[in-house]
Amino acid sequence: MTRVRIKDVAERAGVSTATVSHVINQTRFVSAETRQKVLAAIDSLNYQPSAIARSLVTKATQTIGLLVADIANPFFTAVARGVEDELTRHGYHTIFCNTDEDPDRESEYLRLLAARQIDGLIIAPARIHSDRLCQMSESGLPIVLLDRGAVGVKAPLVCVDNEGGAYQAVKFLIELGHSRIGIVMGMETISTHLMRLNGYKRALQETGLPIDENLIVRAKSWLYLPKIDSTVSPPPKTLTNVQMTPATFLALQQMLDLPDRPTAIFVTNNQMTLGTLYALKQRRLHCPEEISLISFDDHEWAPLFTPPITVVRQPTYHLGQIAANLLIRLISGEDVEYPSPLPVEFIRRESCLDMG
Amino acid sequence: MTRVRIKDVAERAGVSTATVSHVINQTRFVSAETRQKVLAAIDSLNYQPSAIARSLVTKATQTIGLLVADIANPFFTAVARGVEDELTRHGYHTIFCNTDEDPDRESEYLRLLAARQIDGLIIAPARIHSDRLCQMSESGLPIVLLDRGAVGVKAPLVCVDNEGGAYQAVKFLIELGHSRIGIVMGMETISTHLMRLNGYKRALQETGLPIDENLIVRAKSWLYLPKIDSTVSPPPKTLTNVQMTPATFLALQQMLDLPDRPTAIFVTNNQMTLGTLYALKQRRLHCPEEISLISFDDHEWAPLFTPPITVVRQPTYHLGQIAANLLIRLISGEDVEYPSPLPVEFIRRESCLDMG
DNA sequence: AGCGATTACGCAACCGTTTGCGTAAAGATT
DNA sequence: AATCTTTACGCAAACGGTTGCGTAATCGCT
Repeated sequence: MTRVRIKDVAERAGVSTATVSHVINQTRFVSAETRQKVLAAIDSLNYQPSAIARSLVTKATQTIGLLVADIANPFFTAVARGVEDELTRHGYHTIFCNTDEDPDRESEYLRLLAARQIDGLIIAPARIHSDRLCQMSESGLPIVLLDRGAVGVKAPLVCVDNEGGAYQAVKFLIELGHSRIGIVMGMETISTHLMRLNGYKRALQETGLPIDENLIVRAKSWLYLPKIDSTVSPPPKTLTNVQMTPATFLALQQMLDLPDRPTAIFVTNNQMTLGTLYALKQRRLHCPEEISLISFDDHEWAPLFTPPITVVRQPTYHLGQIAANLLIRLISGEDVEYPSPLPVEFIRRESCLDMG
Repeated sequence: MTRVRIKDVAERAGVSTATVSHVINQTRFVSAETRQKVLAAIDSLNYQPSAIARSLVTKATQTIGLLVADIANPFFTAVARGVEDELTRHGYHTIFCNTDEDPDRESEYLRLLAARQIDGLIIAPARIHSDRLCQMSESGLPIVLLDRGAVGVKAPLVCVDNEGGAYQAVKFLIELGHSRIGIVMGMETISTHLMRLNGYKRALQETGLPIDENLIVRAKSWLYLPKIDSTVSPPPKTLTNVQMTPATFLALQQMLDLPDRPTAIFVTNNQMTLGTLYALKQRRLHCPEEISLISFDDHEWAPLFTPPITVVRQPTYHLGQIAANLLIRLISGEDVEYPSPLPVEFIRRESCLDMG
């Protein structure tokens, strides 16, 4: 069972391999007659050119790497779908990798992708700094940054207006009459969450409201192991992930158990939202009567909850499309202008109580 | 900016390319001294072997293809995570593809994957029959079938006990005193849903309950365009997908509007469940008081709904791990015994009313 | 010292394409 | 008829590794 090579086709058609190659790639004129013979030979032998051999000489693999933080996060899968659709449309393949927010995994993947000679890279970096990423950028690999920035990397960043979206959400709560507003945020190593925190702070400050550290729950990594305490319980396994760790959940519970707990919470992504809902349920805190909620990220389930959840929706699929498009243009040598953050959409549902 | 080749390393170290290759791959003895020189040269040149060139001669790419029906379906992303983790652990890469249940897309992907000389394939086939898949199977490519069977393909199938899980769920409803039980199922071209329908039917028949076609909602493809009718409304865009199409949603609505509508519904996957919940909400049908619900597939949000939803949980991540493991063993030439369906777990929550 | 065995490595063919250069045949021109 | 163009294609050298075969140098033995 040996592979049929271009040579076999050439022999069968009675021409040289050069000619076969040229009819396949339409890269120089071949008489109609010869072309027919070649095509017939290809067909009868069921010939399939080796992408590997071709890449070796052309130095292009028609493959791009897509590195995201968490394939189980619906935000990223929606983006990935946009990327993939757009890329396939242009004849590119996607190697999909999953870093779990781990810089070491990320670095290792970058190494492997480099070895596979990807034509380009779309990445949501785990950290702001990555030596290997900088190095790949310097070596001239077309890169587009997705959702998150990275210093020292000369590449366009495709993201949404995180700061503005958060501001808008918190402002909305303030206008509803809330003054003790908590935030449940993802890890501070992720620029996105930092931006959302900034938006939160700006909204408070602008209104003259104090910033109370007790109302800020920051995701903690798995390395923090909270001591077990009978008054709190860990989150269910299905709800834990890279951000919503036992330590994070504990911090969340502590905020909810505050004597003067917040009357509203702004949550910075969908995974944190599920954890938060769980904690509320655990404490039988009714939303929105006892506590209001806004989530960054919309999802299929958001309108189906009781109450339907007010959210800041990101154009996920579109984000992916844009990133892919930019990358393709980068690969083909165009120089592209850096995009501005995409607008988000505030979707008002029923999870916020009007205190007025 | 030209790539550094093995030859450069060899020259720098004052040895032949063969020696460099052998120290890299540890494929024959090299004296400690020489090895040090080579290693140093590799390091100082920052050499990275070309996976492409290597593949050309070894005929192995260390890459496997993973073809799923829908990357936006959390079931598949959870499985994909299992596959990916297991595969990376063994030094393999994953090319992730998304067929959208479209046989043409699937076939095209298979062609491309073949051209890229993947070492193996894990696939959830869109249809029972696929000529190209059969052909690839016959050509000796290691394949493992995921979640769904395919005729004419000699490959192990990694799936769960769909029939049994469905049977158990419906049986549970019957024991609660329900006798008009509806089913909302995915497309009949997908073996999984067919098995679940079988389980549903068996449970009814065993108890002497009639099978009423009016209570069976079968997903219809996008090709069916329902006529617009003022009494029904389309599902929201965020809830539509390959299975929950406008036509499907219409059929669902019709069942719910039946004068003698079912008192309980068994839904065959998570995407259909969200659509069903939406329809219930639309009609202000309270669950479980007015209608009970069981869903095949558990999800993070399932326990957070009001009421928390009773489900049949599949070992998704594990499913992926097993598939990957099997494939690796297949690739390394082992002959593996075909696995039996994995057990599912019935998780009782609060979405079913006891009629007794 | 002479010989075979062993140790440590180099030579060069090969993997399956693409592509620059060259050329035979046919047609055009004088 | 001789020469020049043009047309349509073949030759063979890359691409960057791997690996079978061969061999010089060293070692151990009598």
